Formats: sequence, structure tokens, C-alpha cells
Amino acid sequence: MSSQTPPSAGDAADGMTTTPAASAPAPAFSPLYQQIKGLILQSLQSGEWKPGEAIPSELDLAARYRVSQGTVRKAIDELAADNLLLRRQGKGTFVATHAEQQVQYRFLRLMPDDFDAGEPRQATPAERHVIDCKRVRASAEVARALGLRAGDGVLQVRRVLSFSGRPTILEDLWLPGAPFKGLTAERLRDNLGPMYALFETEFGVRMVRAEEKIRAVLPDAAQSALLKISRSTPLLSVERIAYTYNDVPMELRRGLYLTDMHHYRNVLN
Amino acid sequence: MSSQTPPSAGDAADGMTTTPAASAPAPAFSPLYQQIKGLILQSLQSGEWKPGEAIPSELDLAARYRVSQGTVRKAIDELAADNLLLRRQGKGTFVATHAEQQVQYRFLRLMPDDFDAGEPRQATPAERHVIDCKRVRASAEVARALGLRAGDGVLQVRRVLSFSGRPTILEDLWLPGAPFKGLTAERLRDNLGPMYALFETEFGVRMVRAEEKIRAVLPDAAQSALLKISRSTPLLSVERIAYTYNDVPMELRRGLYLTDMHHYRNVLN
DNA sequence: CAGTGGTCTAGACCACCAA
DNA sequence: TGGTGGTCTAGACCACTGC
Repeated sequence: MSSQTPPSAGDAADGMTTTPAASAPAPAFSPLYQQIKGLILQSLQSGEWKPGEAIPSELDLAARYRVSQGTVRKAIDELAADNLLLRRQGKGTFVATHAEQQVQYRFLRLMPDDFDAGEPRQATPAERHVIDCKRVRASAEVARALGLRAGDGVLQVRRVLSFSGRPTILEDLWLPGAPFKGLTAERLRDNLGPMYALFETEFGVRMVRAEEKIRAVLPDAAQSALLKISRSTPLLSVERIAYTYNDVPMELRRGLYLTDMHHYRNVLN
Repeated sequence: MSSQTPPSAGDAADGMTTTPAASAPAPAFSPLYQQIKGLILQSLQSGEWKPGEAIPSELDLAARYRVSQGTVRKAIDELAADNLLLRRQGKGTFVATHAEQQVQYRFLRLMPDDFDAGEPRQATPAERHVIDCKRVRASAEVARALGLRAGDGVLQVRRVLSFSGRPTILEDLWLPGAPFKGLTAERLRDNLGPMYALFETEFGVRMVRAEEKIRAVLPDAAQSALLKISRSTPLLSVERIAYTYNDVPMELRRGLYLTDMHHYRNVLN
């Protein structure tokens, strides 16, 4: 199983990462459950188990990998903590999805001011309006963010989200052209749920993690027109890079949030 | 130990929360390790183990609470995940502290733009300037945030943080008067490390968790003067409520962040 | 070397869910 | 009723730290 002395059953689950004896002086001990975690991750990104589906039971996986239930349990625990898997007692363990009713718009942290934490969530964007969706060549900046070369084809989308009739979010987003071949304004318009749910079902791209950089800015002429505000209204600029498995960046998104009746909520631990 | 059938050793650790048989129809089953977690939490807030100190070993605690090592392990695991405890292999488990060199300014999410994630952290605020520190009566708003009554005595502090000579953060903060009796501008000025570290050592108040509401705003006259910017410079308004153990609010803080060379960094999972 | 946290196993039993 | 995740135990051994 690894270079360490196998505890009981000889080795098992061939093809398992072994401790590298090369270069680095650190032996880099890797516990069994981490290796199992890696194997499960592989099955996830290979599409063996699809979003929303149940993965095999802990006992099945234990048999498959030839380890004890406790070991696959710990692997699954960590994946569940990362929101890659979802445990449901009595039912099974499921591949997490952005289509899930409970955790829809998981990455949207804008909340109405009259919303005092606790309970599920409230404000699912009432109206969405796709302004633009076109193929362009990646600027140096977009290319860098998405791990492409400048000039590569990317999809550029601009849209406005409104809450109770009030334009509140203006978003520009860039997607790598290859994985999202066939995405059109119509597809976006017709889609009901979250955009990331569409990405899962239509393009097999699952957003797993994201990083945001937030600043305060003033809108330019076009932006202020689209949000129907004056050019002196300060806005939250939220720049997000979203990643799939293996930390591969798959989306760059620049949001402008109107925060006179909403706020960006964050919890610190 | 609880109302469930005790697995091995009869009951143990008297005084343990028992499954409430009253009112609510739900039996509210509480696993052993959760109860242990509660007991450890009690010892933490009672000051039996102080910030920076080591708590008893897992085996000691297991003996003390009359449970197996695995059970206290799971309890400690969760507390460590919440940043209340810090595990160090081979050395012991320690009460987390804001004075820790590694995790100083844990709650400060403002980063210099030329800082591409990864590695510890960089920008510890270069210069800090306490502008004001006075006793006032709590406004309705402050009282509500801190769980006090309007008119109760609170400490109000205003300060400016600068990075490489540039005023960047203007903070107003309010602290409940009672727990922070004796806090003065001098104490704040003389303190070298993070403010939350001072709160721990001088007042026995440990900040455990915080919530922030972020908006984009324009500064008023006084604010723009202190930050040495024009009144049309958009700023990040960061309103934080920090909590000690048991979700007791102990600080309301309003920060104005200049984000022309910095950004607020957030990671989404 | 002893002590601490970290991993792994094997087995028992419980809580929850669906058929 | 059987299957799934969830809890708990007991014991063995490993990795890291400091004396």
C-alpha cells in the first residue's frame, strides 16, 4: 500500500501512491487515509460518480481499497468537510452539487440587510438578465487568471441580477473556451437554477472552491447605466477565481455589488 | 453518562448533560464526544487552562472523563477545527491564542495587492495610532450588537493603521465597559502585538469567532481627513462583531479600508 | 528513552431511512 | 427489516519532540 510496514493485509489496492524516495530529504510520510482520499478524488473527477449520485457505501469502499471502514471514513470525512461529498445518515454519501436546494448559490455572499443570520438562506436572485455572451480572445490578465495563454479563446458573459426589481449585481465573467464549447446566451437564459449547476449538467465542470478579492470602487459610465445608479455610488468589486478539482481555475468573475440594501457577509474563525 | 445505555464503564463523569426528556418531542440524542467537547469548553472558559498553555494529554483526559482515547480525540478534533485548540504532534494540545506568531491578526483579511496567496502572511500593520479611547454610553445600536442595554457604559476606541507610512485603515470599536475596566489609550499604545492578544492577557477575554458585514461607502469629512483621502474615494466598510465563548458578543468594530493598494481576501468552499 | 499526538484495525452497537 | 452512516471501545503501532 505504501512504503510503510503494512499493518495487516499485505499491500493492497495496487497503484497507490508510494512514499517518494527521490530528491527531497523529507520522507514525506503519507497516511493511508490520505491516499484513499486521493483515490476517491480521482473517481470524482473522472466522472465515475456524478454530482447528486450516491457513492458506494463505506463498507464497499473499504473492501474495494482493502482497508478498514474507519480509514475510508476518515477520508470521506475530510472530503465532506471540503464540501465535495455530502453525508446523509441512513441514506448514503452523495457527490455534492450546486443544484442542491439547500446549498444553492453557495458562493454568493451578498445578503439583504434585513437578514439576521441563522436558517438556510433567503435571497435567491429574483431576476437575471443576460446582457451579453460572446467569444473573445483572452487578455493577458484573463489568461493569467485562467491559466491560459493570452489570445486563447474565452467566453465572456455580462449579466445583471436584480432583487425585487432593483438591479443589484453586475457581473462580467470569463470562461475558458474549450471546456465550455457550446455555451450560449440562450442556454444561460433558459437555465433556471444556479449557473454553476448548469456547468455541472451541461459541461461536466464542477466548481469546488473559489477565492475572492474585494475592493470598493466607483462605476464607470456603462456600469452605472446598467445598475441605474449615479457614478458616485460606491460599489463592492468582487473578483472571483473559481476552481475545479486539482485547483484548476475555470472561471474568472468580476462582480459589482450595490450595497445600500445588501451586505457581503463573512464569518471568521 | 447519558440516558443511552452506557457502553462499558457504568456512568461516569457525573454532571454530564443528560438527554432532556422534557417538552420537546425530539429526544435530542447527544453523542458522548459532544458532551466531552462541552466539558472541555467549560474548562477553557473557566480559565482552568489558559491561552498558550498545554491541556492534559488525550490519555489523561480519557481517564478523567472515563471514556476511551478515541472519544476525547474526536472532541479535541472539533475544537481544533474551530481554532479553539492547537494540536502539535509530539508536544501536546494547546489553548489557541491571538499572540501566536503564526496566526497573528487572524481576523484581518486585508492583503496588499502584491501578495499572491500561499505562505504564512505578510503585512502586519506597520504603524498604529490610537486617536481616541473614552468611556461613553451605549447607543441603541451598539447596545444591541453587544447584548447590552442602551445607556450602559462602553469603551469607544478610534485608531488608524498605516502600511508603509500610508494611512489605510480607520477603525472605531466599542467594548462592553465591565469586562474591559481599566483599558486606556496608553495600554493600547504600549501594547506591541495584536489587540486581541492584549485582551487575552490583560482582561481574560478571548475572541473566538467573528462575523463581518461588508459594504462600499464614501467617507464623511472627519474620516477622509484621518485617512488623508478625498471624500470621493470609495472605501470598504467592514462591520465586525467578535464573540467569546458561548457566542457572547464582546466587541463591535467598524473599519474603513482603503483598497487602492490592498484588497479584502476571502476563500469560499 | 518516554511521552505526546496520529494512524489503523476489528468489532459492537446505535440512529436514521426506506421498502 | 436490512442497509447506511454515526458512535464508542480497546489495543497496536507509528511519527514527532525533548530530555
